[in-house]
Amino acid sequence: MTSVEAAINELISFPIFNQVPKSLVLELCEGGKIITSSHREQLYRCGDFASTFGIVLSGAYKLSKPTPMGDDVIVHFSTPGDVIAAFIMAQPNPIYPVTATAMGPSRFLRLSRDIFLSQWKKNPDLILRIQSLLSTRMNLLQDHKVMARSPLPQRVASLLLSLIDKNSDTKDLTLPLRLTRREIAENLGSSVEAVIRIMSDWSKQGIIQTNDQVIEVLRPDKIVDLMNS
Amino acid sequence: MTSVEAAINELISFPIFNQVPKSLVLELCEGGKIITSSHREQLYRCGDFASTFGIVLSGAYKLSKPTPMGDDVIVHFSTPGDVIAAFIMAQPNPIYPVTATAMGPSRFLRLSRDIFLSQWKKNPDLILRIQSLLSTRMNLLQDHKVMARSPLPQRVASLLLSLIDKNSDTKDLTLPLRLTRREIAENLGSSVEAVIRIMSDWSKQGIIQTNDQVIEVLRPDKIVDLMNS
DNA sequence: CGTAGCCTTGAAGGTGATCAATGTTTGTGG
DNA sequence: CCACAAACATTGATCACCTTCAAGGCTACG
Repeated sequence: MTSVEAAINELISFPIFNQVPKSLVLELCEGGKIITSSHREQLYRCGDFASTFGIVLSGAYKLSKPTPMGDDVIVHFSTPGDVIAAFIMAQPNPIYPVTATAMGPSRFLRLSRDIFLSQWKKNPDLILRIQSLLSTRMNLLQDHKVMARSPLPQRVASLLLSLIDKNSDTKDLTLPLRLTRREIAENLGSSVEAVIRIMSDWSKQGIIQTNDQVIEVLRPDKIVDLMNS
Repeated sequence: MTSVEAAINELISFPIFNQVPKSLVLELCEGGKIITSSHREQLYRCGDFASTFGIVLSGAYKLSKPTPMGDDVIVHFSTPGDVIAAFIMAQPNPIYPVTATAMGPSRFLRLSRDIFLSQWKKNPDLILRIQSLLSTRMNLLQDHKVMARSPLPQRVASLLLSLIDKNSDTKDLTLPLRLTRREIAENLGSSVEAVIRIMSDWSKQGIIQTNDQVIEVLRPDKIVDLMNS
């Protein structure tokens, strides 16, 4: 059994392959290889030549860019079903615009650029689906920009909500990934200490709860209030 | 002569139609109408149903989103050749994600969603070109996020440089649009006063020069220095 | 001639960055 | 199995940058 066949049931459950027949999915993912990443392992490095792209199967990857100074800024959290680097495959000489790093043990279906150019590219419907994912990601970036003037607590609240929404299980208000305070700070463009002070406060008030870096929202109403005040 | 025929020579000079035969361009833009906007006139309003999209012919449009409070945040400056709202045309029930407002007198080729669904959508190469524009825009947003921790002067410097680059005339370091201090502030997520203080300083030092809201960079080296310090 | 939008300057005050020190957990190698 | 390093979490103190508020000048336009 090939890698792709092993993952086919996961693949067809993702929006990008929604309603796509299994046979076509197998064609599109021909030669694909399942990569298992351990915590903090790098999948792609910003600036490298982009010869492969792929789909997150399980776990999560953070997409980050280094700043002129040493530290990193996280631009996106990629969870299962997310496509990584597909946007740039059509470029003549593609370079990864971000570094992708595993957050906890994760799995990724890696596909070659060749298969994109020969199979994916000729399918307009598929490209539009990728565009839709890209569009979602751009909306998140835009929303982030809109919040730029808001004080930090509102921005943290906004981030937590945006990560919960992905999960769409309305009952369970647990973030679907392990998230350190540092990563929150790196995503919001602030300092770890400031994030800690805010979230400690919320913990004391019983608004949120953290267990082994997994954050659970106990009082979503309070979070929404905080975001809009 | 139809609107489209009047603009055909402008259209084929834009990257999106680079190497595309005139006849195909005419087909793709069938039924298009040239809209002339005056200063501060709204082209699209955030939240409205999206029945048309189009291409900026001349002048410029700012794309903004209202914040929970009254004020707006500018997410992008669209200059000639830029496509507006094409990204969302393929969605089943598209809504404009931003408001588009003319900055000074501008012209826009407006195309119906129908022509997108019937003509554009079936052309994979064209969709990939749109994706490339979208990708450029996302990179700008990501770069903005990377600068989030930098002090304001560096962010202003970064904005000026990113707007100059578009123009690619290496000799002429004049921004290709009229830009108020307020708009700079609204784009960077800061206050007008802070932007003014920084730019007044630069003017006094002879680094930049403003004439009727058109900004010229006299000492690009200094700006680059400021950005990386 | 009055209004609207933009630019400018000053003063006061707060949010959050930075620095420093310490505790906690996890993973690694002897 | 223990020692040690590395990554993460926490708390306090200081201070700079930038926001906010207030007031006034300038130009364009009906």
